[in-house]
Amino acid sequence: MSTLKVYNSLTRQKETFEPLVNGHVGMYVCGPTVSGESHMGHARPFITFDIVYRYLMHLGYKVRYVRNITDAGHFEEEGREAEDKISKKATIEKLEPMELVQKYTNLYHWAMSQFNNLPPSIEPTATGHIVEQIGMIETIIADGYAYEVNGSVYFDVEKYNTDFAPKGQPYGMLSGRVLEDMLETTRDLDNQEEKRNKADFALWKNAPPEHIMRWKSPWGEGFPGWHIECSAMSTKYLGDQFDIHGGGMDLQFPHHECEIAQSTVCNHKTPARYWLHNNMITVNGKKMGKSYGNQISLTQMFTGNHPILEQAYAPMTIRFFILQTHYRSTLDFGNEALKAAEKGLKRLWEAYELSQKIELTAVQSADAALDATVRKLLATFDEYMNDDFNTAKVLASMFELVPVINGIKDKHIAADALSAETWQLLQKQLKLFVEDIFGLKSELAGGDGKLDGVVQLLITIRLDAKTKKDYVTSDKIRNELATLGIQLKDERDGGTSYSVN
RNA sequence: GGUCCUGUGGCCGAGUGGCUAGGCAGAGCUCUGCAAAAGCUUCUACAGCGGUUCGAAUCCGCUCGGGACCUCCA
Repeated sequence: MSTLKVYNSLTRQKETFEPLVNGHVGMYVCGPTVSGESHMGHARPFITFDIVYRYLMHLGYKVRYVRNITDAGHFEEEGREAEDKISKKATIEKLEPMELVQKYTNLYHWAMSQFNNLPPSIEPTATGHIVEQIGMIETIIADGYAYEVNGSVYFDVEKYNTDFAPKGQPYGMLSGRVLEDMLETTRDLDNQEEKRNKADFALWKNAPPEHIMRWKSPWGEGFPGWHIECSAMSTKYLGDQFDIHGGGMDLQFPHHECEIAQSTVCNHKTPARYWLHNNMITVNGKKMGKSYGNQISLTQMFTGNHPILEQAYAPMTIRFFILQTHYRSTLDFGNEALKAAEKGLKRLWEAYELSQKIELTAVQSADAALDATVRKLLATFDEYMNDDFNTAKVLASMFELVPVINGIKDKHIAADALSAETWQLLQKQLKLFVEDIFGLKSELAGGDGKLDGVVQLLITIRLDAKTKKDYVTSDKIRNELATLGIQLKDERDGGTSYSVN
């Protein structure tokens, strides 16, 4: 079997994946900032790296998957009045950061479970690691790569670059930036005058009086800079150097670049060996993001409650939609594309369920060509996944198996066309990839069997009516069920199956 | 302005120089009491112009278009 190759942003090429410690993989993925609700764009990395996580485990690795929750920093709820922060108000009336954080963390966890994403091994919070962050900043200062100004601490990018560029670790190595170029183009920011250099970034920020989240530090009351939490927590749980660092492409610079600089100073190593970045989801060609105001939150997706949504889209539809594209390509959002995904998933899922029910018994296949084709298609699953997690190609192979499965059901294809051995391989491989690795699941809620019992009863009644050629009754049953979203299908063998939309 | 990515058929998308994914939509047929589903068949592609090559969607150059990052952002 082929070996796993991943595209490493750091080297800009596909590389064979080799973990640092045999049999173990450490993976860090940048998680959400819980000051607002997650949107479609956020769903992408979490689904992408859920697949990576699942696939690595399938390959037999023991994976420690760390995904942080950013709950510290400059906190305000989106759209909330600034006066909430004013200290004159009663405590209960004021914005309580932890309440906000709790609310959106809960929502986020709920959305992740809707998507059937496995929980990470460790989900550390920034607020829970202030001590580690301060410790790291102290080390950086002690080593001379950071300086304090008015209670804030900044990372000295130029000094870092001067010292580490000769070692082959220049600042900008991940995003392909050259420091000299950046010094001229960086725009003005708050407190820019405090920095020695425009490219310097904050490790610790002094908290102005009205700032609601604040901690004591050697430099006064303040809060950690944007990048330090990931360095502190990845080091703590994965070590000085670990295997995979993941996140959205928009984090490559400056976030991951700064992470590399901080960690390299403290640990003397480039923190992660493989940097994996997923591309963006776009709306009408524009990235879905805060800056563009074109976000569609996950609850809006699930309910269809948004002006540009023509209908609600189920979590599995969205998951499938995302899997249909390679993670490093942009994915354009649109109702037509989502509807296509919805129908495609339904077709795939129904064929998959069928495949698990049908049993074939032929000792030898009567159609050697078809048998070989099926085996070849099944083998591509692993091959394509090993090629930088190409879920799109795996799905294409699966769809090529759908006519075979349906053909056997409809008896267009003889029951002995495939050998029992091939069929069992198909059942096993489909189960493994559809459910275990792609994490797809039936949209049918509950499954307590009551609905099935009721539908089966109606099917029996309808069959009686049909036998008596009482088509008025039989069509009424079928039509009424259809309006409820239950579709009856008369099979060739005289039986009736149904599917729920 | 700097760095980088990208332009595939009605829509979404995969594509390692030759064997032209896949899904959705459209058309026809089969099956069916009628439907639906399913099956079979079918249609439409590689932004433009040059170049390299026996051969290019795939490599190179130019033009035009789109986008990302450089500021919070998945």
